[in-house]
Amino acid sequence: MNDRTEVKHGLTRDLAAERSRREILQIATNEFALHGLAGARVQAIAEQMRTSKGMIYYYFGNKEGLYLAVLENVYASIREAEDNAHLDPSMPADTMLQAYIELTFDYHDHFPVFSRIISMENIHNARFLKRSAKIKLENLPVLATLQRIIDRGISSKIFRPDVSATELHYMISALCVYRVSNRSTFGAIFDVDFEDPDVRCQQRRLAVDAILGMLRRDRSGG
Amino acid sequence: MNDRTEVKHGLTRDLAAERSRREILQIATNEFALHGLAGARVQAIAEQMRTSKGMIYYYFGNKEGLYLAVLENVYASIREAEDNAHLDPSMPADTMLQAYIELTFDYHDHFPVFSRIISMENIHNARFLKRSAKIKLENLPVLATLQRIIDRGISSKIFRPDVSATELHYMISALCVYRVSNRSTFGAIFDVDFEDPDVRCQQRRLAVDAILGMLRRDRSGG
DNA sequence: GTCTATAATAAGATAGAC
DNA sequence: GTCTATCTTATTATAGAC
Repeated sequence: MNDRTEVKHGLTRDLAAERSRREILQIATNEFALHGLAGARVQAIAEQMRTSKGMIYYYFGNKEGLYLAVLENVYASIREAEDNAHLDPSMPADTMLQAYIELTFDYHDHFPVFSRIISMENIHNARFLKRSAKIKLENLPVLATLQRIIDRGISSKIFRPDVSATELHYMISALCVYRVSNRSTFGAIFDVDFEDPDVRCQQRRLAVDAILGMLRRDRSGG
Repeated sequence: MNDRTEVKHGLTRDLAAERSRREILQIATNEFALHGLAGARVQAIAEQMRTSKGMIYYYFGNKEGLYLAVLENVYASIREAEDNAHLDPSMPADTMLQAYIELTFDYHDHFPVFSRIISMENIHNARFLKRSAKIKLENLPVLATLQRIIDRGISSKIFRPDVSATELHYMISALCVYRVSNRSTFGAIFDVDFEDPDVRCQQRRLAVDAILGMLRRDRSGG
């Protein structure tokens, strides 16, 4: 049908063009986060920017190409935030982990768009994500970071030894992502204002307590 | 524009009609769970059943009316499952809570459609849910159940006293819903098979450990 | 590289027979 | 209450000028 799905990434693309491309990506991210892949309107994206609809097709081929670019961009930005997190290696393992959890919590709290795009991608059974080797590679380093923390905790006998880095990452993600991706329904049913600083602070504390409570070795019961 | 949005709920509607209506609802639930509100096709729903597209409009007015009916139906069914959970009031609070968490975990594990529909509704900022007083009313009893467990745990001095029923419900939901709603992306990136019984079992155990660990009063640290 | 106009099509919704 | 055929609109995508 259409063999221009692949975007021309010319080496001579100038700054104005690059800026145009970034502007489209920025606005498209919002549009997709608000309405989903099917619900997003290419027209609506064009209307929010200086350039016209034709440009979107020029740069990204089609709507799905644009969506994939948005997805990759969004994953790249969370990776960037993680790189900027400098965890002091002299801290005890539980303090380090607490810092890591709070950092993750704050990231999702500040960039709700991320969680929404991920929600969308899950509705599509990760069809687009699977197409991108880039995303997978970018995400793996998180596990190494967590593994270091776990190892320290195990050797200092404060963490139980049977929780893997992947499992830990899964638990932290659950507690940090859910409150962003599902805040509208939960908030509406139970009258909780997730923007309220007190609510946010308590949820942050509970996330830390739950993860540390799960990992702690010395249970009074057993 | 169109004042037939409200569906005629005639008192004389016979069984065949009721069955028709249920069939539409069933198939529509799947279609919306798979493709979202905008992505779902009324046509596709009609093709999967005996009756035709006209019937959908006859019973539900329009696509959004159908979606709202699906949403209410889905919330009603989780409520039903909770009603069928008979928690033995003679158990200690932590055992009771563990049973409750496992029940919730298993429910979401068995009916992934529920989590997906909720995800969709969050993409729409709970616009449809807010329209339904029914859903809100049906959900509130959960809090009473949890409050009873918390009270028992506090009076027997095994739970900390500063976690509300709403907060507890929020934490349990996060750990049970996330693994269903976000399994595609997490699974694809970190090569985790959420259908694997061992994985499922470990995640279930970790959810219980995290919630109980969070609530436990007697911290070795403080 | 950017715009305007338009083609092609898909999808929600309805009309009207039975 | 149910079916077939059709209307209408909105949206993706493209063609072609500058």
